[in-house]
Amino acid sequence: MSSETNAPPGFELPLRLFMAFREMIDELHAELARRGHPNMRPMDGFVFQAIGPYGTTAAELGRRLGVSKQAAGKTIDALERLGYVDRAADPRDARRKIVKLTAHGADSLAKSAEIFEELRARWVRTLGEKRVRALESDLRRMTPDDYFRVDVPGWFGDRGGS
Amino acid sequence: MSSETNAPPGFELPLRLFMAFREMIDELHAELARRGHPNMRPMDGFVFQAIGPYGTTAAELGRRLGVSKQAAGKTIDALERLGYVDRAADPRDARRKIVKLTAHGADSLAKSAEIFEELRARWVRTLGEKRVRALESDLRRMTPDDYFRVDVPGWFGDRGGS
DNA sequence: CTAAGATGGACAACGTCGTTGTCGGAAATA
DNA sequence: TATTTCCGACAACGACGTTGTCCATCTTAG
Repeated sequence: MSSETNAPPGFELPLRLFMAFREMIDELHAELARRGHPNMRPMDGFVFQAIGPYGTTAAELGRRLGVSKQAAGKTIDALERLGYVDRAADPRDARRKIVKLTAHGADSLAKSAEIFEELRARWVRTLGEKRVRALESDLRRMTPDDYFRVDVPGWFGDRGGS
Repeated sequence: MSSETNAPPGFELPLRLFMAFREMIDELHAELARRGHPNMRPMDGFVFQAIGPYGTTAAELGRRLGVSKQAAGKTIDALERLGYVDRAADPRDARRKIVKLTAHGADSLAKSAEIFEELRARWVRTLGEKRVRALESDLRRMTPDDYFRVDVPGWFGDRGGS
């Protein structure tokens, strides 16, 4: 029973998971702003990942993000105004418009990757490579294999109607 | 340099942190729904924690949550309609209205605590007590000491104006 | 004690975001 | 060829958070 003693309250784990995540994302965006990308929202990175290197359509993006195609369309509008993506007609299908990252958008993705490496390096400096690996390994065991269900938007959710 | 080889991409860590957090919160709410508390939003727990055992006022709640007092007021309206909190006049200050958890609200908090313990126990079954403790310890080192800056609402953030 | 300032709560207007509903044009299928 | 499916856009709506305003009340300075 001694292994049960002094166990932290159960809610600490999820809370710390969130705090750590949030901390990293906040630092990412602070750094991103310094390197030429202000105006990026916390989850625009997810959107860019969902767009992918070859581009997508609004409807497909909506599916990947777990939102309606209209919502995806509005997100694209906003990102287009900010210069991160652009739309081009699909020569094969007159209905579709291919949404692609612009150079600026691709740059934000590259910068994000750099910064994530730096952040991980900081964790390694504090905890050591071994524990960071253990951390990643443990989290990998506790989460779905495919780290690509990025249906984050609106996850905090509405209170529904009435 | 061999310790650098095969390191996962830097973005995996934050992503897994979020996935794990989200997974736990989703399970919490699924279970909460089964135990008499549907209609709870992912972060209502944060709000309840911010209200605390002795109650608060809307303005104070807004400060703790990092939102305007009006937004806090609307949140309270919603929670009041759902029967989780109620408002009572403060005998000492005619301006203030004390927001308190109802029995139903307190019950949701107690149930949440139970479920969090069960979820942690599940992690222990998979990873072992030792690694879960290490996980908690590492995360504690990488996050602020006070685990009570619950200014979560709207964190995913708007795209500001125009 | 009184006048000035600060604070709490409510109301209203606004903007953002995501939703559903609808529609016309284009592609896929029967 | 005719029907069905799919894409993208427009419109209306509800939820949520914001600022601005207002009055009532508490606090503080003089």
